[in-house]
Amino acid sequence: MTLCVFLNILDNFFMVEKLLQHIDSIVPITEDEGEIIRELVKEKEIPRKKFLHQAGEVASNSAFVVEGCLRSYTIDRDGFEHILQFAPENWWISDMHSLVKNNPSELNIDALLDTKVLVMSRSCQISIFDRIPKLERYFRILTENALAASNQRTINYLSLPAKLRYENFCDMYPTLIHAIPQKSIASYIGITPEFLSKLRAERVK
Amino acid sequence: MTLCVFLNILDNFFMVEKLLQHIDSIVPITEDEGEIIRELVKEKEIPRKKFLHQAGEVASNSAFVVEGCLRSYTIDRDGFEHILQFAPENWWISDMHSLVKNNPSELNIDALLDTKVLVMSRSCQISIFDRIPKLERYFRILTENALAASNQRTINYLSLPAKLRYENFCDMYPTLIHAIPQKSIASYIGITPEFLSKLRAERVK
DNA sequence: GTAAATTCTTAATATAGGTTAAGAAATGTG
DNA sequence: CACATTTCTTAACCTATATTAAGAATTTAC
Repeated sequence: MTLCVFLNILDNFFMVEKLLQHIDSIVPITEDEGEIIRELVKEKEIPRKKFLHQAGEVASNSAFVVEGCLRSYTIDRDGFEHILQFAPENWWISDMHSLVKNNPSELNIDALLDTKVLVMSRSCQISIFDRIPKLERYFRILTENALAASNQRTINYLSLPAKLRYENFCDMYPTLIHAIPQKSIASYIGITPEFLSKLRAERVK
Repeated sequence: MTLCVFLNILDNFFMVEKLLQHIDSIVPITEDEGEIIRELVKEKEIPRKKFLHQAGEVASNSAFVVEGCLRSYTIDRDGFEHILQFAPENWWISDMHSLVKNNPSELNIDALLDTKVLVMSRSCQISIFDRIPKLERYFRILTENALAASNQRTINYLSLPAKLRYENFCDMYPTLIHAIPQKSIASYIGITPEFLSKLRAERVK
């Protein structure tokens, strides 16, 4: 076994370990359960700008980000991108709509930075719930949190002007502000990059 | 036992029955499980314009609408209402954010029509999951659906102009269009009632 | 390290949607 | 039924944000 192969195995070990820690922080799990979960996921690397998933395909996986950052977005009829979600370290990302309804996705998921993920197929996920009910609880809780956050975003959208939505974003994702292009932030909060630029210029004054 | 009391019991029986049918349509349940679930919920009537929940309180319940229609909404600093959710028959409604984070709610929930609901406390809900894992599955699935719908709404908001968001709403909630005031639809799709009026006038031409 | 590509800024102009106001229609209530 | 309240419509005017365009700054790729 070369050193390189060994380091790879070591690396994969740490990847899964990070997921197990995340699960354990929400629903404490035993060694044995951890062993089973290990078998459920597959490591994957996504270089910057490469896709994990493309619009048109039916989504069949969820991904847990171990390192880097993914994003999901649609492209509208005029060719403009609209970002639905960022997934930094320790977040799950998927196209829930396509996953649940089993119809072709309108979302692309790609990497904003070189990224390492653990991929879990929907069928594996569903089938494990009977064996490890804790995992169903884990995902139930994550989904509740995601829904709460999504609702909050909707309310912000309905009730706040662009400037406050931007300030909100800064409070919420402080690590992202300098890690991703500003045009991505603009897309997420629903304005043009030019207008964001204007808001930021005003703010300095 | 007077006839009136008897009819009330009969009515309550049908209320819970409707919930059991809904659960059964998603995760088939046995008679015994149905019996347990019966004990978990409390019937409540909410006359039109009365509140089920008010901003400021910490949310501790979810409600299943048996008849009528509820809505959740915030009031912004300028006093404008923004509707987050409608809950017609067979829908659950709650303030997921407050329920999950246990902090005071920014949402009001009130009745658009005279409404009958079944109320389930969060603590009951959580505690039953160990006894009836099917119920955790039921709520996991509902929450996934709600998240998918909420994501779709966000995408619509980011990528569609008001006119298309209105048409979308018409397709999605055909029963609501004539059941609730237009200003409520305007609030849900994020425009003023005056502007909705303008869109509708254009459409006729 | 340098050329090419992408992102960011600024500014002039345009527009979707908001605001205000007032009357018409519908609905609720005694 | 009649009066009060709420909702809906129309129209004139206003503003937050979009669009277009062009140059500056930064990042990427060889």
